[in-house]
Amino acid sequence: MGDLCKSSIFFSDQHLCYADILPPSEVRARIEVAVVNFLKILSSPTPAISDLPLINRRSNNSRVSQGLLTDASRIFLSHSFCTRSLMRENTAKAFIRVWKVMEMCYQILVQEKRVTQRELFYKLLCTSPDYFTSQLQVNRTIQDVVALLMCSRFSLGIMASSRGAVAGRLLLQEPNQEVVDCCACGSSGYAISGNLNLLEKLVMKTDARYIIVVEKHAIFQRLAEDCIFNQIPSILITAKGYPDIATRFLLHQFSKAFPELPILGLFDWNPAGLAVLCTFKFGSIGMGLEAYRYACNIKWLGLRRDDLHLMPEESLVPLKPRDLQIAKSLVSSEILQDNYKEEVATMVESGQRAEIEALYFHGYNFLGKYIANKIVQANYI
DNA sequence: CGCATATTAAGGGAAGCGCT
DNA sequence: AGCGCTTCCCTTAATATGCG
Repeated sequence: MGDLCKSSIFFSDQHLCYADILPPSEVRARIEVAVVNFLKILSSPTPAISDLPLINRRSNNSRVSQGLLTDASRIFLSHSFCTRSLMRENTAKAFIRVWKVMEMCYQILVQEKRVTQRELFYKLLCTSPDYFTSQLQVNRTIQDVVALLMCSRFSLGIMASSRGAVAGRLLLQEPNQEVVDCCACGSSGYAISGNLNLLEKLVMKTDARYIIVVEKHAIFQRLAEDCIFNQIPSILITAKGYPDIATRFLLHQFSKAFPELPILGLFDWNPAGLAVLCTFKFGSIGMGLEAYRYACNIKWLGLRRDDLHLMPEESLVPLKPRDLQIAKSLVSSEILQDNYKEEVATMVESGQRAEIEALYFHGYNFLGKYIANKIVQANYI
């Protein structure tokens, strides 16, 4: 296998790995195959200690690939492996965790239920306390199972609990439900379901001309309450911080259903804000095989360094050590475009950061004017 | 061949964002 | 204030490599 690993790193992009979206019966079949293969090893005349071959999810296995239909580059993983070995004390538990989670997923699939990662954690805590002590272990093991079976997390019957919200010029219809007008959902908007199956079946109509992604819920509420979408025909969407899978998936659905609409992002002017933008744009390596599926070609509307003159000097606050750490990793990223890196460099040189709320200095209505101005000038990168 | 060093993977911790 | 979700960073352990 060693030779395979080494040689396949040099394969071209058609050999990249990805996670399949599968019906429950197919996932169950893959689990059964995995179990049978493992049992074969155990019952062979010369029982060998087994390694579980998993797709490597470290950053050194990520590849940048040009999408065919968009100019957005996306994160893929190439076909190199890491293993969970039964040989060593520490990794043996991780090995067993994989089987425990797989067993739990199988039960879920048989019952045709869906659970959240959190639910799964509590269940495993009850049934296998020797192996599961933290949510983190569960989350990582789930990604191990995804890497082993090469099917999406959702196919395993695991739902993302969602935080996201949508508002604006959008009509949504869930199967067998009334049409929902997202203009009339109030300032908190329409809550995005964590059930990706449901999101996939949504019937969507819009007369918007822009999709605006907002980092913070507070800003989203402000814009929704002011009905900004009546001035700027737009759809507002927020994930309330780092985007969860459901929000990214819905945004991805938007970009497929309405490919002519530009996706514009409104974020704080600090490294963390840009990191959130990048999670929308490229996906995250930690999500492993599923990263690419939810990427979209989002543009950076604001805040950017050209906007700093719009706010009072006292609203600029010093960068924290944490900001510098994020800045460092952003600058060293291979996929980040140069004009983004220049913004980061400006943050580091000035040692300062700014929040969107600083624009309220000119009154609550200023935010809408600011966005409208930038859009008509096509001032986004 | 034995030892010291470099590289790599896994775990734990912390941080930022928001919610309750 | 605590929690959930996400990410990133640092420490540690184990393996691979280099050198005399």
